Amino acid sequence: MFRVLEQADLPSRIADQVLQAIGDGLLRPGERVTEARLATQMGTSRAPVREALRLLESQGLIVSHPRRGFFVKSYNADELAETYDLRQCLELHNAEALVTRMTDADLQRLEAQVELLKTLGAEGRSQEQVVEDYAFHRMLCEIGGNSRILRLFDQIATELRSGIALVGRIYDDPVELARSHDPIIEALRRRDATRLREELREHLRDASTHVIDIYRKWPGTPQEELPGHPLEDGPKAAR
Amino acid sequence: MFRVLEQADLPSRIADQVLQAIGDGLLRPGERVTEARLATQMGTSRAPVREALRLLESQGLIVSHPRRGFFVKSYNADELAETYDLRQCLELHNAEALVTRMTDADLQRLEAQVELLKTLGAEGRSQEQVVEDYAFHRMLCEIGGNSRILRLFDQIATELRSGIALVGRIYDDPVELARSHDPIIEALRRRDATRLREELREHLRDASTHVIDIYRKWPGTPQEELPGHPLEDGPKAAR
DNA sequence: CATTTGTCGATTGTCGACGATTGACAGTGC
DNA sequence: GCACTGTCAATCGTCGACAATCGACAAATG
Repeated sequence: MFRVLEQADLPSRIADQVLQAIGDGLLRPGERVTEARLATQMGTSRAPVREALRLLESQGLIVSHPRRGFFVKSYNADELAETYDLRQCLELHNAEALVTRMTDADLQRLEAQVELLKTLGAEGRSQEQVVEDYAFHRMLCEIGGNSRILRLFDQIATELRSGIALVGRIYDDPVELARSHDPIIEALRRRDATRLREELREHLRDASTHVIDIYRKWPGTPQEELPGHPLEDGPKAAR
Repeated sequence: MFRVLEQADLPSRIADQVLQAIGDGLLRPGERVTEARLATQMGTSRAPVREALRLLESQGLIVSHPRRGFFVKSYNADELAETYDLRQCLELHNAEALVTRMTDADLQRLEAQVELLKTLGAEGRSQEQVVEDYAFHRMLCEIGGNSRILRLFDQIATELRSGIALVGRIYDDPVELARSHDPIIEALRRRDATRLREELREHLRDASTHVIDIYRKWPGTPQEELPGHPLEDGPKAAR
């Protein structure tokens, strides 16, 4: 029996392209994205491009000003902090369901994942480490069992990763990052929800303050508008 | 100073119409929504209709199967439970920031809102009570200060309200519902975050179990919208 | 009679085009 | 020189049209 191999539809593929372009820094925050140009680049008409951009907009990676066009979302440090806050909200809540639903097999997979993090850290492959770090936390959400929360986590992860792509290297010490997951594993082994929450809280607090600090120091994103547009607000009488 | 009165763009207006149609029960869960029909009803072309439906899809009220079309999202009890779980996640997390950021004026507004709930309950206007109930919880999120969480709450509220619209009457006793907010207010007065979390947890647990119970009993939306073909408009002209 | 195949109607995905609106720029008057 | 105004290019929002695809139904096949 042959499965209908789901070839992604056009808008999704375009969205992936844009996503990758953002991740690779080809499209910088605040930069304008014109439908027509993207359409010709993709070799399609504007219709699917529009859908792709709207999709990304719903995921928070693109913003659109009515009758002005689409722009790559630029985060300031405050917005980033809010997103991290939401992430913490989800993960801490998830911790409760996690300890009750987690099987021994799950635990083993999680342990293996942390080992992977350590290996990548030791080898200095921090780019991949970031990806696998998110994969670890995604596992936690997955085991938690609320598919809705999982979907939201995915969305947030995409945003944060795109935000992080800007600052390049994220953590000073990849080995330290990997090791910071140990207490989480330990709490999981004991199936101690309270402990787990505490460890996660600390873990996420460290990560967020770190990234946000870099973001504040790096003034690369506050106001960067090229195509001769006061992007922030059209209303000229903004006083 | 004249404000640029934001006349909503076409897709948003169409989305509102669809939203209202769902809320009024004109569009039932699982029902198909064809672009062309909606377009002619709205007197527009299919393009803005498509955008509107995609918008609603991103908000979870519409689902689309590629090359099959759009359908009104039908919840089963499990999905509803997941959404309530997420809502609890947000509100409990928000409680922490809430007690530290809330001003006395905020508290007064909240108290007034509960009074309104009681009035509406006593007069049996439960439809409006539901709206004002959400407004109360929205205030909590607003005061909490995380705009991202607030946006998410709005989205969830829309979904839940549309899901609730199905079951019609929600609470057996509107007066009891209004009164169930008193402990929350009390915890807020004391600015006791722990207590507030506990009260909110109980409050939300009651609400969710209640609604979900009704949902389970009411087989109005049994299971999967079937792929087959809910083509009901069919004056089937056999040839 | 059960199963497969072919055809048809209905609907979506995509396209190119047109009008409308925005911001930029030059010209005018003071 | 500065503010205002009219024009212009760029781009978005919307439209109607076409081909591709899906489900339903009937005919064909064993």
